[in-house]
Amino acid sequence: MHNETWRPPCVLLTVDLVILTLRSSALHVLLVERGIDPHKGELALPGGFISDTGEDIFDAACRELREEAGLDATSLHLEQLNTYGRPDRDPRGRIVSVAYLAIAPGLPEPEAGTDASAASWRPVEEFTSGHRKLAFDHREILDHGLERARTKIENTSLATAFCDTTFTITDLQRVYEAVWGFEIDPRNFYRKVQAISGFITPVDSDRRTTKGRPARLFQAGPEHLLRPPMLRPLPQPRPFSRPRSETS
Amino acid sequence: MHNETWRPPCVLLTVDLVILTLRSSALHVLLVERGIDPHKGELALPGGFISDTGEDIFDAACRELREEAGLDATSLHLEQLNTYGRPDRDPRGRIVSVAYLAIAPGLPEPEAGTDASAASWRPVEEFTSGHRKLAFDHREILDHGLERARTKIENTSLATAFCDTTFTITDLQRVYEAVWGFEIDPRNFYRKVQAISGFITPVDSDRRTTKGRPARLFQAGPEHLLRPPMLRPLPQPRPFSRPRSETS
DNA sequence: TCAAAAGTGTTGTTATTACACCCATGT
DNA sequence: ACATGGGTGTAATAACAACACTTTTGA
Repeated sequence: MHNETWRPPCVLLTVDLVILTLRSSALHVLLVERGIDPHKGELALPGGFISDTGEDIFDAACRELREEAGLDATSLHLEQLNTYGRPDRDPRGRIVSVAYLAIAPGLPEPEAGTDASAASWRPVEEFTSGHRKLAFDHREILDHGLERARTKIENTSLATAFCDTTFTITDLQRVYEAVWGFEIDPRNFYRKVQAISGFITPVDSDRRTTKGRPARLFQAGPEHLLRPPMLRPLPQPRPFSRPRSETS
Repeated sequence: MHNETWRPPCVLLTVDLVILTLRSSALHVLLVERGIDPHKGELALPGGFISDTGEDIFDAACRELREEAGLDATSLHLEQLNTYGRPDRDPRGRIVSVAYLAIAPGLPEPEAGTDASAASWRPVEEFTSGHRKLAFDHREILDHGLERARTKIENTSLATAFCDTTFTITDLQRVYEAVWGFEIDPRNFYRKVQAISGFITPVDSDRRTTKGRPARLFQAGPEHLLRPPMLRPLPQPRPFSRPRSETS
């Protein structure tokens, strides 16, 4: 195939992060405004080049998560997404990017006057509705991350990664509604989610009170795979969301 | 973060392929015996370095599929798996590998006296049962590919990629049994698979006859997502397979 | 006492399982 | 005719969707 003097080409490797969270019941993604020239001034996913000291790719994702987002990788969900390597995806040259999906609980403030100053939470709806652009192929990466989240909360306990250590069932419902983009009957959700063995476990005799009747608190259960799964209706039988109140 | 004289490090990029097929109702993976020195003589996944002419990663996977396996990428399923970049995964240096999962219909002969001479189909059971090793971290990559296949045939029509353009329902059942590793009731499978809208469509008045009653032929339907999905029982309620015949 | 959110009951429908049983072909 | 796989019936159970209704709090 190759003669013996042939040397394989090398590429530059970056890590890009799709960091999702819930802010006031809406799905948000952490984006940075680019300060340097390729796509300067545009919004982009946080990320950067892998370190030259033989750093593992996952470790690089953790480092970027800390440096660019001010988040601690040990306390949140982080999984690899796809790898993007179209030759023309970056004008600087052949840059291949390994994308990661991170899920953070809602409350952590976006950033402080720290390293991560350029980062801010943006509603994903701004980008999925088409009218706002992202640098490079980051729109495609974001779409893949969103699709991954949508399908993974069906079959795994990933939705609890959006919640604090204790949460109410309604908190969890807000996660499903934000990620899927439509509303769910709270009464059926309430029982369905509890019927899935190992999904959530109650925190005994502890309740959160806001308005109305205080709600039971739960925490993530031991099971990762949900059986039966939380199946969402596909946009075939019911393309639009129904109004939340049907109290006739 | 970095001073302006800093230049990002570059890595060598390879593509590795997990190519699965069914041979006499058993799941097989295509492996090559390494002819050169890192892990020389050991079994490895087919793959190779990305071309230096600005080749897209997916195109590189197609090329390796042709060169090392003698398979045509346009006629089979090919999707990206994870990317593996542990610094010590290859003794030659920093080599990052993008893994792909390919699914091929059963019948194509493994190889001829072509480029792909070193490749041969091996039962996956040899490797999942622990007693046989693979070069590099290819055992881990294979496991990821198998797990991806196991879960994807639950929710998508991926199982039809193991079949020829027309197939019987029993053919399809063999796929599920081989990938999942346990047997399924043929009568319930028969109806369940037909009840999933868009999964398979009948080829009118055409039948395949081997032994027993001739079977109806089907082809892959238009739908990619299976609703309801083909859920397999987890190893919780029924850890072992039941005998195929319960004809009391 | 009233609004609001939590939580329970009920009913009809669909999906799943575990089988018994019949059908159509080659030998 | 009989073995062999293809295909149908059925009944019990589980999951699901829709929606009425009760409970518990704050204001």
